Amino acid sequence: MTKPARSPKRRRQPTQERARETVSAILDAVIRLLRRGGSRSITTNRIAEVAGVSIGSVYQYFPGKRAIFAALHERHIQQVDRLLQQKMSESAGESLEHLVAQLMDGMIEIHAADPELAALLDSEVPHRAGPATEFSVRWQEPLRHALQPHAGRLGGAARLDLRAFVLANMLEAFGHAVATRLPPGLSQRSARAKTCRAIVAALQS
Amino acid sequence: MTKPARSPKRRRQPTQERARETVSAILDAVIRLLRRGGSRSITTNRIAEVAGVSIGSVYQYFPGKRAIFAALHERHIQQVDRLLQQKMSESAGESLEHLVAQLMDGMIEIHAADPELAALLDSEVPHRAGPATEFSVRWQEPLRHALQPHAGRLGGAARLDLRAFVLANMLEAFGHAVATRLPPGLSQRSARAKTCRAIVAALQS
DNA sequence: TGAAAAGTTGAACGAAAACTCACATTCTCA
DNA sequence: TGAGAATGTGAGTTTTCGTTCAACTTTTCA
Repeated sequence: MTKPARSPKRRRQPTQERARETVSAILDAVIRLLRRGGSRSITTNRIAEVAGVSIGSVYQYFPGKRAIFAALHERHIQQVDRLLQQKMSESAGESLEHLVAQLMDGMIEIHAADPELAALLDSEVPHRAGPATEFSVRWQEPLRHALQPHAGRLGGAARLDLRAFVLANMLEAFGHAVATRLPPGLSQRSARAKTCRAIVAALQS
Repeated sequence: MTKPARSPKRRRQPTQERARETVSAILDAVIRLLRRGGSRSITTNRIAEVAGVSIGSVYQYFPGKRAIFAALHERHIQQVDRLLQQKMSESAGESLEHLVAQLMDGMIEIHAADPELAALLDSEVPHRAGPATEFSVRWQEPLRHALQPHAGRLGGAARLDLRAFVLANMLEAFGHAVATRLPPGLSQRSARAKTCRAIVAALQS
């Protein structure tokens, strides 16, 4: 049951509006299932059921289960990138602190929306070749670029690549942690403030 | 095939030495399968085969597949905790830098040993109630305690809980990143050094 | 307007995988 | 040393789940 269709069968491309709605209902259903029962309860038939669509329609647009996850992955990446790009542009010309705060807010927002999503997609979607899909790798270069204007405030040797590495991983870790792993006794407010300061300090180290 | 025995059937408790060897051969087999083919190739029959044990023996000690992962999870947590405890005690009385470096080395070592392990266990093992199993939550308190002696060097208000939160999450993120997500052009050596400095700076912020 | 194209349906198939069980082997200890 | 307990075996059963397909409905457009 697991080994899926190896055949790269062409599937229908949705052209009518209702078809596009079907496709997005399918992707949304995966998210809803994720929120409910965790990745264990996700089967193609269940996806169809939750999407309010027949199983046949699922296979009309996706050649197999992995393809559904892959499509969701892609959609998620696009949403994340769009949001962060916006946050970054909003803090163009502003201070380093402002940039970091904006990015952190974006990351918290993303992780709060679908806590398990990133983890599931990473584990279910085959690590394909091509452009890196992991956040901290994908954003390495854009972040390095965003740090450029603040190079003066960063330590002498600068090494922006190392600092982008630090920034990318701290954003990912703290975004997730502040949104979903806050230990008892810590408020999100104070954790957010603290992590922003920590990131700036780390960047300047 | 997925929904496993819901019944909380009692399974045999290994009392003889060979039985304990069987159990640990089973857990080791899961790791070996993980290193080889990725989580996709892990089936109970394959686990038995790789463990050099019959499938019957597997079900002698585990009520189902999840239970195998859960047991591996537990064993992994114990190994991780033992290693870090050792690193921590080795840097008792030493500087904050020394402590952070030791902990980072531990984390890198852990993630380098089985890059996929943590991800697999997180996605396969049901998030049970009871004591937290996630590293950054589990180590919050021990790390707060370890920071105590260095409170003087940390910012005035101290707030050791916030700093422990920062430390725990940076260790986890950077441990993973340095061991497995190093972007091209960065050496592990320089990344390690940089992240250690970043952590110290973040703690002092 | 009507026929072809696009979209939808869901029972049923088949293969993969979880799990059982009756029997064989090894160990323990009185 | 031998009987019962513990352990091990693996062919076979059962369940699950991905996937197909032939029939049906809706939309498009000439």
